[in-house]
Amino acid sequence: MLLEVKRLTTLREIARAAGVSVSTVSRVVNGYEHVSDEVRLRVERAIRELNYQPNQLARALVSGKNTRQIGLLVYDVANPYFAEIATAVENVAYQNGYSVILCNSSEGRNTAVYLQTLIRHQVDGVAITSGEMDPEGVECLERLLQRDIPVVISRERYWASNAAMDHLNGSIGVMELDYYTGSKIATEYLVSLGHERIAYLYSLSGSNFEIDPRVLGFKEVLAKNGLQFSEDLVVCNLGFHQSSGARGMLELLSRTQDFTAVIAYNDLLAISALAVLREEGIQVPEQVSVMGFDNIAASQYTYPPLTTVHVPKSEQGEFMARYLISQIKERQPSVQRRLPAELVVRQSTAVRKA
Amino acid sequence: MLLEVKRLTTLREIARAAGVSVSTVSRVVNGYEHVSDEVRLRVERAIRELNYQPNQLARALVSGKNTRQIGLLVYDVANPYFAEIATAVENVAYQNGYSVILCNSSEGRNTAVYLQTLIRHQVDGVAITSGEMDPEGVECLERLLQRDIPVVISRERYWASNAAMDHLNGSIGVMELDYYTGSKIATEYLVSLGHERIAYLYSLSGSNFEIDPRVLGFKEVLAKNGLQFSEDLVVCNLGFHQSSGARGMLELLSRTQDFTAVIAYNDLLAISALAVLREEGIQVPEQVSVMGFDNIAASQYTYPPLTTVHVPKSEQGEFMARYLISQIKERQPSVQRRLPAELVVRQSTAVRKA
DNA sequence: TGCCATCTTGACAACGTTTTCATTGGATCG
DNA sequence: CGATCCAATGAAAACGTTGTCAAGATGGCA
Repeated sequence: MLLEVKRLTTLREIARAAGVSVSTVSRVVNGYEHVSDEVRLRVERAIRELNYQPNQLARALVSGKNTRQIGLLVYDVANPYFAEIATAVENVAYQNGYSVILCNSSEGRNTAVYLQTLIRHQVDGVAITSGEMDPEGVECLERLLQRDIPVVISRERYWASNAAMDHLNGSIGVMELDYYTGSKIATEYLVSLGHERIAYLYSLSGSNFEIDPRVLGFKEVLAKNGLQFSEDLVVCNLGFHQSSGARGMLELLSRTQDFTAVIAYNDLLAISALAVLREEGIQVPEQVSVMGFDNIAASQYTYPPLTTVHVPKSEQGEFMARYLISQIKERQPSVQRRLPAELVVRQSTAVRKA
Repeated sequence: MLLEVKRLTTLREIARAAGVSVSTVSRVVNGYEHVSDEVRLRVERAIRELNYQPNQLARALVSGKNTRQIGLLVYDVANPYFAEIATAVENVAYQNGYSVILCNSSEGRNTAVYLQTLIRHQVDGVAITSGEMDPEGVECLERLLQRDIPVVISRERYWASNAAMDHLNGSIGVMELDYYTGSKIATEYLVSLGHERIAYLYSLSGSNFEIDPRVLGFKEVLAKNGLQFSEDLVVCNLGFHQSSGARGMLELLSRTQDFTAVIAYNDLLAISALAVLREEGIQVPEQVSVMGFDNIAASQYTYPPLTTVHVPKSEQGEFMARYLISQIKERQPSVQRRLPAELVVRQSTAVRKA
């Protein structure tokens, strides 16, 4: 029964074909020395003729690592932001002979479950971009680190919940995104255009709104400029779908029209918010300015082209993949890298009309 | 040296902790019968306490399959079309306890190389959406099938190059997309609106343009309506990036303004083409109608909302994943499924003005 | 009481590698 | 010419499972 499955050519078969021992074939495959040219050639021919490919599983089993797979945890690849990161990670991984296991943590799934799976698959490294991490998830990270499997995470600077992983700071790679500063710059820009009543379309829950660094940056700038923060201009709990922005905008408009600018949690939301404003006959940017976050590819083709805060996505993915691969090769002190967020002014924002 | 890596808890350790043999633990783990309640409890406790997780690699090594991984070959996850498919595949896979290895075949990479990697990783199944398949790739597919690893592929109906894999038709799952009919419907719609000079922004090469089913459908409808196909309204070789549509539109406009409608290879191109038209002060749909393909999420939020041909993406991904998983469970006759393409009329198309 | 059937358990080979150790044979050197 | 060394090779253990087989224990039945 065990033999019913057709299997790949094995070292043993090559050995038999070439009339040598398994060890010798292994030596040839791995390019070790101490093999005579004559034998090497014979073995190489057999390998070619029988189309031998080393069994990665067996290799990894004996070495306890080297599956040549890395896990990538994103919130949702259908979201262009994560898609771009995923592309970059896959790209670097591929170039270094690694495969990427894709994990979509949205759909209300437990990060821990995914990490468990990755541990079971004995991945050589794990990259995480999905932000929030439940306590069980953190436990899994600890287990990974105990087993000396490198972990890299990208997160927002100043998030209070980062504290849950503070004790890991020295052991994991960190890619820190400065949404806080980005948000301040963006808000300052809007304020400089004369906007005073700025609405916020927010993806997460209200309780997150209270502690979100980008919101803190927003409020801070308002305060500094003597502007009042208005609770009623905030729509929370919208989620991350493209439609979330439209829903949020409708909700906002149903409450009030007393605002001259809107900040969306990200470009995806901003884009659909733009559509709603248009349908409602509200001119952007003449009547309302719209600001996004992330600067996804699509946002330069919206109407009007979207003003937004650029967040480096490819760089993020590349950094994470490179970090993992270098750590896999040789464990080094962990690295913390911070990427800035920059304002990209396009045409969805303008001076407030009197 | 072999023991330097920290390893996961093993069956043996559980066995020792529970004072039973490895076989018994294995029986408990796999829920087999013939284990006394007392022993079962003892073992289960040890498993919990030592946080045992079965080593997938070892399992797969002995069974020659059951890595519980499937490979997904897409052209580019950063493209929303593929991202949506990938999400659906990952979703179904996850629900069935499978992990997804993501392979991005764009960037001029050889499909065969990816397939080789997947073979080496001994995936339990392979889903392919990246269309074109080089001869070496086909060879890899054959090798997969020989080893009884299910393969499912999604492709366009009537593509001539499908012939290269005709001999596999009975052995692989096929998800066939009817761009041909979709294109006919779309073109008929434009013609019915009075359009006679219809431009085409085409991603692939000119030689592909000659044999592409959707182009054939386009030409067929033109001919049927006594309209002439104009070579000079076709821009080829644009690629699949979001910017491709803008580039194509600029190229087209630099040649002529004598057209009243544009069909783009897909929505991504259509969206950036819209932006260029806007910049050039050309009204859509009053002066020029724009038609896309695929109906990605973004296209309902463009300005104006994009008329397009809906292609089922989630269904595609779900079908592929489900097919693979059912075939992994028990090999059955392969399935061919055809999904229709449907016209979605929004506001980027209108009756041609006199 | 004795025998057979059934339930419970353990020993062991196998999966395809890598790696350590042992063996061979020829070359080198005094 | 004998001792020594090293290159070339092979044998075998180990990685963590699964599955087969055999053995021991238990209970039912005649």
